[in-house]
Amino acid sequence: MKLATWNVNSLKVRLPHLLDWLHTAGPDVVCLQELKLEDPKFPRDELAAIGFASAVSGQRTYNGVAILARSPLEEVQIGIPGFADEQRRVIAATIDGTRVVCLYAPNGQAVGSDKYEYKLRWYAALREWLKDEFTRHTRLAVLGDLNIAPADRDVHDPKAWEGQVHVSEPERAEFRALLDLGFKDSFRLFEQAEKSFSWWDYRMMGFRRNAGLRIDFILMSPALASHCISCTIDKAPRKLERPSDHTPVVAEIS
DNA sequence: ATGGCTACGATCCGTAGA
Repeated sequence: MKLATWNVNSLKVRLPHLLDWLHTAGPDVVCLQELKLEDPKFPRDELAAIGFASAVSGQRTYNGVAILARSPLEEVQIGIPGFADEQRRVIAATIDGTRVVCLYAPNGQAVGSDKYEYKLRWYAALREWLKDEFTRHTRLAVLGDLNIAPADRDVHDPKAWEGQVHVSEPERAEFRALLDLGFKDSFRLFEQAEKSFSWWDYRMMGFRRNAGLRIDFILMSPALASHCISCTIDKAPRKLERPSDHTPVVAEIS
C-alpha cells in the first residue's frame, strides 16, 4: 500500500498535475492540502472515474483538505473533535483497516503573532486528539503539511532561519510531542540525501537553489512503521510549469 | 535591501502563504 501527502496549493490550478501524478506514481491513499475550493467544486466524479473515492472538507480561497483512496473511506471525521475552528485543516478516515489523518497545520506567520498563538493552540488540541486516536487504532498514519521543520537538517539555511516561525522551539516541541506519542517520522527510517526538502519558496529561484524546508510528513504508528519499506520525496512535479510550492511525499507499506 | 512568487477575490491592489 502506497500512502502519499501533497499540498497542491489550489486544486483548481493543480488538477492536471494531480491527475498525471496519480497515474505515474500509483498511490493507494493520497492526502491533499490547500485545496482552496468549496466542496461543490471538488472534482469528485473525475477522480472516481480513475478509481479514487474521496472525502473532502473544502473551503473557499484558503485551506481545504481531502483524502483520496482506491478503497472505501469509512468513519470520516472532519476537524479536531472539541476544537471549534472555521478553518478546514483536518480530515480523517479509515481505509482498509488503517486510520488515516490528513492535516494542514497553520502557518503561524511570525513568532508571537496572533496566528502563531493559533498555531500552538491548534497543535495542543491536535496532540490531545491524536493521543486518543493512538489508543483506538493500531494502524494509524498522520500525513500532511505540518508547517514545522523539526531539525536543522530539515532547513536549507539554519542560521538564517534560527528562531523563525516553522523552526521555533515551541513548534519543534510540538513535533517532538507527536513522536513522544509513539509516531515515527517515516522519512527518517531510511537513509536520505542531505538537504532533502518538501517545500521551496517560489521567490528567488528557491527550487533551483534547493533553498527549501522539509515540512511535509508521513508519521506512522509502530504497527505501520515496522512494515514501512520506503519513504521518498517526489520532486518531479515541482519541475513542471506552474508547480505547487510543495512536492508529494510517498511511503510504502508492505 | 525584509523585497523577490503565486493564488485568490477583489479590481488593476490587498491578503496570505512559508
